[in-house]
Amino acid sequence: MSERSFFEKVWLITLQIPRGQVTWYGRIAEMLEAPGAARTVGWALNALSHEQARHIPWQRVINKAGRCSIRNAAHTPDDQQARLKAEGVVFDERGRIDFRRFGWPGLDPDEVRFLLSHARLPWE
DNA sequence: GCCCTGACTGCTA
DNA sequence: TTAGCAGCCAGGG
Repeated sequence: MSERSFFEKVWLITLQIPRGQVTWYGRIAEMLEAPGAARTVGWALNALSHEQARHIPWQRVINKAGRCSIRNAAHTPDDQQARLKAEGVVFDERGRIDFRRFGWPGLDPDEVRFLLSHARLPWE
């Protein structure tokens, strides 16, 4: 099968995050064997079209500090917080999420390989 | 192929 | 705890 772009890989990983759990940009980059590409992960989510964003749980990706750092014309950190709260995620008094409680463990390298070669994006 | 951009991160102060 | 800064890397022009 043809190689997917980095953006598509990011979206496929993001699709695997269970409702009520979160992960951070750098963790996704790590799973894609691209440690240090956290900014690119953020850019991939920023690149989602309005239609695509309806299928991808972008709100479950936050920064490593446990805060929402979304910067997008269509969505704000408040939107993201509201969406996560609706899924049962709790923010502390400082507006941060506790990864020990809501952090997604992520996928093993083998699982990632399988996912990238077999899974499809919702609009494909 | 070069240069710029960015929903990040780790280090230092 | 927070702020500033440099390094990071894939896409787009």
